[in-house]
Amino acid sequence: MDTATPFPQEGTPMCDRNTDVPTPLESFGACPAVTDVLSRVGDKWSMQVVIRLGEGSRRFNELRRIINGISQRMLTRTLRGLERDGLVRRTVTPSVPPRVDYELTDIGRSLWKPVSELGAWAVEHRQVIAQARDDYDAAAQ
Amino acid sequence: MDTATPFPQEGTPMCDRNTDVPTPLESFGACPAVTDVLSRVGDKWSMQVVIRLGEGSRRFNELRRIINGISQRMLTRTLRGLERDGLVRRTVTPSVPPRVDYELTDIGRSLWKPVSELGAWAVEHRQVIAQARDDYDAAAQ
DNA sequence: CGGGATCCGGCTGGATACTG
DNA sequence: CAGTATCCAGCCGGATCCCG
Repeated sequence: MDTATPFPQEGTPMCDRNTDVPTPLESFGACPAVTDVLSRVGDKWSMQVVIRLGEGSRRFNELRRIINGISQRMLTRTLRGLERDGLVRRTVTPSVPPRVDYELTDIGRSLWKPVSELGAWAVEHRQVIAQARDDYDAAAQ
Repeated sequence: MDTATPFPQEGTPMCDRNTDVPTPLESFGACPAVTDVLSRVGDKWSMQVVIRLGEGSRRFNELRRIINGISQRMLTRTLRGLERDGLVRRTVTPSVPPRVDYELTDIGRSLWKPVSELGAWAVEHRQVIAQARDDYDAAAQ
């Protein structure tokens, strides 16, 4: 029950809002929670941060160097957002200069798995997708 | 090798750009493909559409009713985007009134698995996340 | 070192009206 | 039924400067 549970366990309510939707219980597509998690992990940087922190605890500028392309501001905002949702723990060491470490919480680590599988899917299919995209654009001129 | 491959197979290049990044081969976090796939599936509606089409072929207004909250314009744009990337196949039956069916392609179905697992994760952890969010906001006033 | 404050352009997505 | 066209607000994210 741990390796592949495409749908939530019994007893877990599918959705707490939008109960007026004629949603078959076989799906959670209409559940706002799906949209909510995408707002968190689906922005430009969160997923990369989660993947990186899945490798181990990291300092701020360490993440900044590794992620490559992320601005200071966006790294701060992304980490704050993940911290707010309880996915990342922020540890401040009041030294001079200050030291701040970030690491995944238990929930954050549980997110790492589906997120990394989505990342793996992206890597595996990127050429085919790029090709399909080119074909589509070429057909439409 | 089919059930859980968190990382790409050997022989599959991790990344074709950003080769100057000191990326350990154990991770694909810095790969632009990860960002690319998030731009596709990470928008407001694509994931829900993919989940819904995973249940079977659907007509336009059928999807519109089921997804609940999506506008006509956004459903069109979302479906076009997925079609452009080769994830969705669009079949037009030139009748009066016209009939258009949408279904996942093979790649689209392969996406369904990681996407639905992410959706399941969202449903399973939404209360904990909402609680953490409230705590964070309360602590910050 | 690890941020916060400010400014700003561009894209996302909603509302509405119209069409074959 | 299945779109297209237009307008527009809001947020996302980059650049820059400052700070303890």
